[in-house]
Amino acid sequence: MELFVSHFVNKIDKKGRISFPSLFRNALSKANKNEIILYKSLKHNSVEGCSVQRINEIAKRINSLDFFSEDQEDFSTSIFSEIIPTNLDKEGRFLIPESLKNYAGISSEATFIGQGFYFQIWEPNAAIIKQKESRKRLVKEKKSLSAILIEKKIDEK
Amino acid sequence: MELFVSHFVNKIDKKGRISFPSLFRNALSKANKNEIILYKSLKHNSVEGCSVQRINEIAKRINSLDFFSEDQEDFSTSIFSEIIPTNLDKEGRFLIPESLKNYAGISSEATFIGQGFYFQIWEPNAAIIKQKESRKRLVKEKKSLSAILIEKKIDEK
DNA sequence: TTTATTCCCATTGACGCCCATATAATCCCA
DNA sequence: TGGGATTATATGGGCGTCAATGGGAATAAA
Repeated sequence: MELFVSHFVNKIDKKGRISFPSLFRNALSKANKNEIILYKSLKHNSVEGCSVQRINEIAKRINSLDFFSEDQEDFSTSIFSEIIPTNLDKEGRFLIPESLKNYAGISSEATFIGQGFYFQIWEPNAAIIKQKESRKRLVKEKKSLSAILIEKKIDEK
Repeated sequence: MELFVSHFVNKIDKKGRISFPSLFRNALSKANKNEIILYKSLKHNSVEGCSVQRINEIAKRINSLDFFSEDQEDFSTSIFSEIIPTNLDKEGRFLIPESLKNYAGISSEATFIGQGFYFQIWEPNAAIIKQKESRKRLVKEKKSLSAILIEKKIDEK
């Protein structure tokens, strides 16, 4: 499966390294098997990440915007300057930059949450809260959920 | 094509040298591994820069404009006369010209900001402000943001 | 000569590479 | 099918390499 799914809690060691979950590693393409892109979430105090491929696609779209527009530079500043390319070592670990740990309130361990095309890294307690909230909201909105699921079937073809 | 991404704060030494970030060096082609192009930003009090290749491409585009047009000469004058070709030393450092340092208010250190096909050099405090502003505007522009982030099946092919 | 720029060498701290261990999951064979 | 053996994953730690930085000496420019 090439999607980031499921969730995992991993430890950060003395050197600041943390294992990128094996299942997530499998979601990376062979071409960029040991590189991921990290950045501050625009919605929460959490870290988000994705594959190099996804960033390249986004880059293409940004660069195709009108060259002299103000928007274009806001996009490119926020995205190109704030993303942090990160290499996995042979064991599949990587360094979480201090700035990102601080932003997400992460210290000794972190929770990886699969979000399909991207993933999130949360402080474990915040992750639990987040998951509960999401579930609650979702149950309350069953109707729109089924609408989404039906539409998805159409897309998959 | 490799892009200039992420951001870095580096020091300027007594001789006026500053390290061009390693990651940015990797974005330069082998052919011009130790030459970058610097110029004053047209939008901000900051320095901008890019690879020699990019300047060549821009030159091509300008050249394809109508030879007798006012625009052609304006572009050609403001671009070609204002750019400063700059060499990196063996350690990957270069001298920031005084005029550019003054223009950007840079003294003892500077922040490199990746912008994809080009990069910027800011006085560190100004850089932080700039990044915060961009982020704020971007979040406010949710609509256009999701347009950028949404998966387009068309692209994948 | 005087000044500016590049080369070369040195230092330091961070990071990557490698090897090792523990625990869990899977396999394999009698 | 039981249980040891093999494999995979998460985790720990030593050590060499590289990037950023500093400064002397050589070279080029003025």
